[in-house]
Amino acid sequence: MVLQVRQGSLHVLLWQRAEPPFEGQWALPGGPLGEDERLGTSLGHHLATKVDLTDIAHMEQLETRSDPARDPRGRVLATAYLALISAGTEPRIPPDTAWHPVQDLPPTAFDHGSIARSGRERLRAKLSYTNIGFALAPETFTIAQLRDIYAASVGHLISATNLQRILTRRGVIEATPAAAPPTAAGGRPATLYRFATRTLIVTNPFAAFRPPSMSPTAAQ
Amino acid sequence: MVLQVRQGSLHVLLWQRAEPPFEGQWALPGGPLGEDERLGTSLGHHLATKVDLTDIAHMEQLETRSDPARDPRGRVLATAYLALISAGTEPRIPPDTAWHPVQDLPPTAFDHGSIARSGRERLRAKLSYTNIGFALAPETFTIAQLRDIYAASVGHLISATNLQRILTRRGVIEATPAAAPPTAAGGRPATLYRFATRTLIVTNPFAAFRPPSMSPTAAQ
DNA sequence: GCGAGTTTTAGACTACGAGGCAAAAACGTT
DNA sequence: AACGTTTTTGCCTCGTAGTCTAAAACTCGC
Repeated sequence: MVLQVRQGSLHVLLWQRAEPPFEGQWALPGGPLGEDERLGTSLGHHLATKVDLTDIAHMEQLETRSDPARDPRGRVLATAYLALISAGTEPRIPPDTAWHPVQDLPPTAFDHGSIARSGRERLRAKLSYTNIGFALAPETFTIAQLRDIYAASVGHLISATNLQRILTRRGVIEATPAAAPPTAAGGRPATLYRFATRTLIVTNPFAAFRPPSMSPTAAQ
Repeated sequence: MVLQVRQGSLHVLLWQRAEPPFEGQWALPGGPLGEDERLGTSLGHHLATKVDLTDIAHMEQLETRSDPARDPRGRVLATAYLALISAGTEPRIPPDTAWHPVQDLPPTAFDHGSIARSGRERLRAKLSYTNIGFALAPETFTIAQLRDIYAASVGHLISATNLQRILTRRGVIEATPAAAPPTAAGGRPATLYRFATRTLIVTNPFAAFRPPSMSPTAAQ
C-alpha cells in the first residue's frame, strides 16, 4: 500500500478493478510474485508501472495474509507492504488509479480495507519512535509543514513547539543554514529543517527495562 | 520458532535435519502450508506433532522471507512465526529435536539463524511495552522468578524492584491473595503474582505525540 | 517610519514514568 | 534474642513529554 499526505490528510493509492472478482471495487496495487524475485523487488517492479519508482522514499513489509477465503477464486497468499511517498511530489499515475483518504475508504476488494487500516496503524506507531517522517516530508520543510504532515498521519492535532523540541532533541531533524522561504501573509519567516538521515532509524529506545549501560546514572 | 526460558536463559527449539540440503544442521520446526489452512493454524498442526499444542501460550507472525537463494532446491517462501512456551512446562519433544540457547546457536540451515535472532529481538522489544511476559511466565510466580525470566529474555540484568513497580503500575500483573511458597534458605516469603490478562495487550502507549485526550492535563 | 497583526521560536513550568538506593518487613537459623 | 536472607516499600533523581506564555521577526497599512 502506497501512502502519501495530500491536502492535509493521509491518502492511499487504490486501483479500480475492471474484472471480477470485486469488479468495480478498489484494490491495493500489487501483483503476482515473479519466479526469481524477492517480494520487495517484485512490488517495486509492479509499482514502477504505476508510480515513478524513485518516488518511493521508504518501504517495509507489513504482514502476510493467508485466509483461504480471502480470494473467492481460491487460495492466494498476499504479503502486504507499506510504501511511503514524500508530500509535495506528484507521481504520474494511470487513469484507473486514484488517491483516497485512508479515513474514508470506498468499498474495497479482498481484505484490502483491513490491510490499509493495519498499515496506517503501523505508520502511526513508527512516527512516535522512529525517524520515519523522512519518508513523508519533502527534502526541506518548516516546522509548521512538518506538523501538518504528522497531524494528518496520526489523525489528531500536533503541537509545533513539542514536535520541534522532540525531534531536535533526538537528532532526527536539524536546522539548515539556509533560512526562510518568502511568506505570503506576514509573520516571522520560518527556518528550513531537514531530516538528519533518510533511512529508518529507531530513535526512541523503549522506555522500560533498558540495559544498565543506558540508564541515567550509568550513562555518566 | 518456539522460545522458552530454560535454566535461566532463552532457548529455541531446533530440529536436526536428517536429509540434504543442510543435512545434520539445525532448523526451525515447520512445514509446507496445507491447501485450506491459514499460516497460523498450519504451524499449529506442525508443532502439534512435535510439541503439545496446548503448551503454546502465544503465537504471532514475524516476517516472510523471499530470497530466491535461501533454499538451494529453488524458490521457497517462508513465513516465520514466534511461539512462546511458559517456563516450567516441559513439553515432550521427539528425539531429533533439542533446545538450544539463542545466544549460542549451532550451525543452522537456510536463513533460520537470522530468523531466530530477529524473533529474539521482537520478543525483547515487546517485553518492554506489552504484557507478553504472560506467555513466558507460569500461572503464578514470585517477582524474583519473573525477574529471572525477563533477564533471560532481554539479555541483561533486571531490577526486581523496578520490574514490580512498572508492571503493577501498568496493571499488567497483580498480587494473588494466596501468599508465600515455602522457601528453602530463609528470607521473607514472597507473595505470588499473576498476569491480569493472558492475551496480548499493548500497555505502554508510545511516548511521543499522544492524542490530546491522553495528555496529562486533558486526562483530568 | 511606525504600529498592528501574524507567524515562528524559545523559555519556563508541570507532570509522569523509569532507575537506583536504602530502609523496613518477614521469614529461618543459630 | 541476635543474625543473615530475601522480599517489599518508600524516597530521591533524572529524563522526556505536554502546555502555556513571552519574545523574535516579518508584512501590511496608515
